[in-house]
Amino acid sequence: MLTKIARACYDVNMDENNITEQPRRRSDGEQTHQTILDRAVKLASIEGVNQITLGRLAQATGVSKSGVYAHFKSKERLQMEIIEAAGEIYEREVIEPGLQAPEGLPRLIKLYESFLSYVEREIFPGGCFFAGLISEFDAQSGPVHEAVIAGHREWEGLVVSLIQDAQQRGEIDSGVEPAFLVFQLDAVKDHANFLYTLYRDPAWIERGRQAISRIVTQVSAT
Amino acid sequence: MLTKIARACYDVNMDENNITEQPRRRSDGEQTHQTILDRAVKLASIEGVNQITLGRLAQATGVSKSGVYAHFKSKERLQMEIIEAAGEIYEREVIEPGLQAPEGLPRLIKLYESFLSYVEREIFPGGCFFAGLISEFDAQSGPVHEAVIAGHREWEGLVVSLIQDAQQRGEIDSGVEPAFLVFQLDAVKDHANFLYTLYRDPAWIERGRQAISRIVTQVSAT
DNA sequence: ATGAAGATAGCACGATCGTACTATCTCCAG
DNA sequence: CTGGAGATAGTACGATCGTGCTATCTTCAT
Repeated sequence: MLTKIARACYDVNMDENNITEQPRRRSDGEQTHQTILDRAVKLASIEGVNQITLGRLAQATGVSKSGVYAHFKSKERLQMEIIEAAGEIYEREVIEPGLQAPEGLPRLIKLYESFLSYVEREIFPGGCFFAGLISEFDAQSGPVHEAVIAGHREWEGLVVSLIQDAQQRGEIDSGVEPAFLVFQLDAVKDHANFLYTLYRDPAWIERGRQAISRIVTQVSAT
Repeated sequence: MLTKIARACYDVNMDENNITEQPRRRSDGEQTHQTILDRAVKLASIEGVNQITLGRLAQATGVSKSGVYAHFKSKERLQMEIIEAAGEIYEREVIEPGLQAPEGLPRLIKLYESFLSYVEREIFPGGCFFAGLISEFDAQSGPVHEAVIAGHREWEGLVVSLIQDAQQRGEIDSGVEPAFLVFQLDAVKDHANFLYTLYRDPAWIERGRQAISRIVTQVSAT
């Protein structure tokens, strides 16, 4: 799902390349590719996608600079793949666990709990990758900006649908405007990520949990 | 006040230079200095402090590269001055207007309204400068990181004192934990800034106002 | 008014950036 | 087992980075 943030980004520059004939990969190459990407994603979450450099990435992985370059035929492609790889991790660590809870309000709650847990476990060493990515590109036009917006809309759409689900089940007051509730919940989750990343103190995650459950209590149907 | 974010940052590297004998500035130099700094602050709010380059700054202001460099004797100094200049703007546009309201709850409310207004009026073209700065340096150790933490602590301290003030006046329920209330309010203000910067839609500021006043209503003494 | 000092431009430096081209190695399908 | 193709290193390119040094204006205190 959130991988679309990268796919959309990718498509922008790869429009008329419909053929998409992949040159088949060799196993050792695939291995190295993933190693580089892993390191790149971690680095990018700390320093930002724009700070990632072919040279430093080569030095960090022990691969030669041209070796790194050969895997991603341009820096733009590298950035895309970093974002895509991060999207897959987000999918696996936040979305999927969230959707495993029973439908309705529990699923909504679990989704936000999954996010807080994912921050607390420091899946990315620099805090939530996408929080950083959006902050980095929110004011810069270009394919990444567009992709970031698409990704955010997708998340918002997901949460809204969960809220409507819970409303139809009578678990959330039907007078609540879903978009406003998303705003409140996202504000808390992002702020908890923000403060945890800054101070590395789990107390901030705990505050996030408190604030989330307080909001949920307020909108719960009587 | 928030200027300390830069001053602290500055002090880290300028410790034993107590003499601080300033070479007196010439008027034309002062003028150019400010022009460059203005442009730099705006650019930095969009692209990030780390993306600011002597060369591009020279090109953007029409001053020669070495001319720019002469004003800030290193790139680190330039970054410090950018942060300091942004701090003065924040002080003028958010803190001062906020503190002009009558003491107690009205002052607290006005402070957050000042922030939302400052975002809405796009004082910085890339959204709240410090929201971006913190996100950029939250996971990177160094003088800027330390300064960012100092600045955040200062803001939090200010808000906590306003809350305690309002509690002593009986305007806010005394059972409310000030630190938790700050968390809730800051979550909303930062999220409103975040979404406004991404979408440039004033509706997000309006949502922020709604969310703030809802929180205030909840904690108001009966 | 004059001279010391700040303001500014020009140029050069080593480092690193992204990108290309070439050569060698190593895997794996036939 | 072999040959074609992917994986990887080496090297070089022009551009730009931050930083110095030098020379020529302007300004302003005396």
